[in-house]
Amino acid sequence: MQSLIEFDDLMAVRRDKIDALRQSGRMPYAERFQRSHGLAQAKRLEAGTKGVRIAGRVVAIRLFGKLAFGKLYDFEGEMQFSLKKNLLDQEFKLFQKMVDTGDFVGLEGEIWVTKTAEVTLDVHRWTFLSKALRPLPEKFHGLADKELKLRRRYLDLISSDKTRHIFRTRTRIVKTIREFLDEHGFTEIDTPVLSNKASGALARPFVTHSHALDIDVYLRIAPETYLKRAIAGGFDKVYEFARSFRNEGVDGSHLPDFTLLEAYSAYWNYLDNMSFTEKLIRHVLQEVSGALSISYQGTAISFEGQWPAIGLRDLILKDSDIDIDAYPTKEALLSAVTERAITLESRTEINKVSRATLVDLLYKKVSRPKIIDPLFIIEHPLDLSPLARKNDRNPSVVDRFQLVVNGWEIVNGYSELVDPIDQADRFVAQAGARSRGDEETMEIDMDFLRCMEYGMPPTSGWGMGVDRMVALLTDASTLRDVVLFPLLRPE
RNA sequence: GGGCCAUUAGCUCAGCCCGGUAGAGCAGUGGAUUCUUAAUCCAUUGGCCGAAGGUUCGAAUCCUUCAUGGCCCA
Repeated sequence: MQSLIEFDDLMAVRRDKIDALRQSGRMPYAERFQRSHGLAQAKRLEAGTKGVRIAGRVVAIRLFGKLAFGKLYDFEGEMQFSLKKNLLDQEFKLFQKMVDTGDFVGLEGEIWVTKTAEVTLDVHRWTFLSKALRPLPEKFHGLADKELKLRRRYLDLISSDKTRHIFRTRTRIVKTIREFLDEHGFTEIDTPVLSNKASGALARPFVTHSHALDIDVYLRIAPETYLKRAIAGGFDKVYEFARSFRNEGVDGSHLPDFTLLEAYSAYWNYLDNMSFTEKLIRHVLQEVSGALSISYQGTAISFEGQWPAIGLRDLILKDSDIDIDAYPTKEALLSAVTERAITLESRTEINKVSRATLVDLLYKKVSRPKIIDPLFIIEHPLDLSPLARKNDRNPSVVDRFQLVVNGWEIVNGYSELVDPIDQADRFVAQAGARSRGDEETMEIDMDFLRCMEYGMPPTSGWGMGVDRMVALLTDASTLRDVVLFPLLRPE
């Protein structure tokens, strides 16, 4: 039978070994292996411990005439093993001839300590668990090709401690956050990924098609409106680690699918959420990094002390000398921007965007990149936040905050809009802006509005870019480095 | 969208400037070796030089286009 596999020379050598093993009655692919210890555990055993059974991938072999050392790898650690010819005879020769780096083996033996004080398993019996066809990456440099590291992440994991550390840390961060939320009375729920409306954020969605219903459906861009429906339904505090999808630029700081954690608490306002955010992030830092100061790509970032809060207007005034309140129309604001030779970056044509979007673009240009240590930005313009509650004293701004660290928006939260009449007006305003060509707007969601019409408690909600948080805490230079299998063009 | 860089053996990289039979280390294969851990030593196999065109007697090398990835800018 013709094989799908194209065997090059190196693979052919291994295939021939597999054939030889089968012919000698040995199974190159075992069904199971009963381990007595993981590698990290086994390494802590006393010298002289017998009957230790370990398994893993062989990542190094050093053969001497009558003695061999090798290294076994599993996700928790590595451990040296030894084989002695005078003990094993034929089994020693078989190992010598047939085992390649990359193979999985099961070993049984006794713990001893070498002259160089390395805890080692002296193998009394061994068995193939799974034979590798392809050679592992170069043992010293590992995988250096960035593209290969992403496309064949399994190899990157095998050969890079740093990569393993990043993904272990990612899991710890998520677990720490989940435990913190659970301890504070939040309930984890699941909401739909496929839906009829891409709402809850300002972003272009992925569209797909349901054959059964014969309708186009959208991959969610945020779980927000569903989590709020849950609050309306009586959940007191909810959260979701929501894989979300945005059909936009893909680069080091944007992924097409990413993990957005959102949490909602009835009866809180955005100020409650700001202090909760501070507590949560401090807790995560302590648990994961053991300190409140971190170094990110050579930049020191301090999460100590109370994090300052500043209004968006004051922030922009400080950084660009433009008082946005002095320019009530978008034309006036745009000319103020142009006068100062500030070039704004926008997907939509700059003269089509609304005044609020203009403010946002201005902030992103003049202020956001300068922010290193955590800073809360508050008092955002109304039009930018169609789901946020108006401020009682100043109805042109909303009760909203963004936490910015290292120029990244890590958390975005607000007092939720629960007034259905106001919500309806906001949707209409969004639709108007959209019809004028501003793509940074939200679609009308009638069921969400109806839900609000049935009544919703005062609520504050909040979202965190988990991938960014992980990148910060693992000193990863791009978001792709903190996602196991990021989307790339097909090979 | 614009600019720059990379792509050579399974992996890590030289070679490109100045065109003349494609190199090293690791991995593999054969041999030696009972304390190595990037083991060492001897020998040896392995290449459509990202793809397609062009210039040239001759192209990994010079030119053009394309592909993939990266970095920077707007």
